[in-house]
Amino acid sequence: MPRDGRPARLRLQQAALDLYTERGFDQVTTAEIAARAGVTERTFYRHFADKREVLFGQEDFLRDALERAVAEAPGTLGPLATVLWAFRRITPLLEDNRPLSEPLHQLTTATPALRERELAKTASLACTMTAALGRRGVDDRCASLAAQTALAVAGQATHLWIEQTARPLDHFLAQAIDDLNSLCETDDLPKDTHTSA
Amino acid sequence: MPRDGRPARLRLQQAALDLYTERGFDQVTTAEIAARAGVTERTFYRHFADKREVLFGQEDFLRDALERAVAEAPGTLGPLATVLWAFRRITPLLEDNRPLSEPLHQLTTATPALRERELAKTASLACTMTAALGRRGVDDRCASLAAQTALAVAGQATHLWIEQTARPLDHFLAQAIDDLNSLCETDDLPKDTHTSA
DNA sequence: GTCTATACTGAGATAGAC
DNA sequence: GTCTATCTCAGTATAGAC
Repeated sequence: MPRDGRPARLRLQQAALDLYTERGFDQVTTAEIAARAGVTERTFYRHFADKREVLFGQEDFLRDALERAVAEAPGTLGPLATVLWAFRRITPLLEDNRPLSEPLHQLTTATPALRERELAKTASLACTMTAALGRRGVDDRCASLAAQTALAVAGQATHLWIEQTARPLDHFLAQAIDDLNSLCETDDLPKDTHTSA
Repeated sequence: MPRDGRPARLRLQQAALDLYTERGFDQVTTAEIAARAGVTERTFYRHFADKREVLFGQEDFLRDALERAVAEAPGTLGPLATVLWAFRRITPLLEDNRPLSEPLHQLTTATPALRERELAKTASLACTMTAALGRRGVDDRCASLAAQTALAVAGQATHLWIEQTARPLDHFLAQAIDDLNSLCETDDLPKDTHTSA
């Protein structure tokens, strides 16, 4: 049984990313991934719940960083601004990760099954942000809405950042925040349309 | 092979919802669903791409209604207000659908695989709304952001509406819109942080 | 309508770290 | 001794090819 330097988990992730990229997600079997990583198929499933999960291993890291950043944000900021501040804080991590996230983005946009999993990860991240805002005293409903809105902004920025090579992520983030501002300012949302609960 | 009044597609949907609810999504096979509906397993897969899709058959109907509502919204409304206006317009449809959406909500919250599919459906709906806003002259970036924000608001309202039996959907929708208003008003988002592209 | 590849699961065994 | 990581074997059900 081959046992090179990197742990099996990491070898599996690398093998999966390579094979999926070379041949397409559907044209790769979990057995092949395991073989290339030098382990059995069963070992693949001990590390990852399914064939998709192997691509989303570093998400936990970013989530922890974001959670910490929310806790460290200035107390003067509102809920929405807090999450956006946290996101801007961790852009360096994302910039470092770009070599990985770029091929990953190609895969997820090309494969509906992977897009689904990515959306689930984002939703889970929104829950984490909601809880983190809750710890700052924000009430549940606003926390949830702020987390989702902020993630929509961040997601839009990240999307443009991946597709256009030239500018840094922070540029698109600032741009998306401006977009949100203009939306909220110009939009005449109905107010006091119900008697308060 | 039994051939009662309702078409096979509808019988399959009903059988799936019942069986999933009785025993849990994972404990039901597609063969069982087909058997209860009086068709072969092959027929199941002719109507639905996979085991999850059978639960999301009426989504297309709502999407079309929403798309039409966006087109009919007053031209004075901003992008965000347009989608929210459209959503408020179709609440009667959702109220009628409540007997179905309630057990469906139980299932999707209990089953990660179904939650994933639901998120994918919502994302697809956001794309449709983005395109509909685009047809009204809204630029792509703002349209996408407005669609996603509006769907977050609508999703939050729908969630609370399902969990609390007492009040109509429109109440929670108005409440969520108020929440968004307070978020955008109190939050001091950074402005003009970048030179315009 | 039939056949089949393969994603995924379960129970149990082995081997090394501590 | 326990714990964790890995392998072996055998099976089921989904989903797609023919």
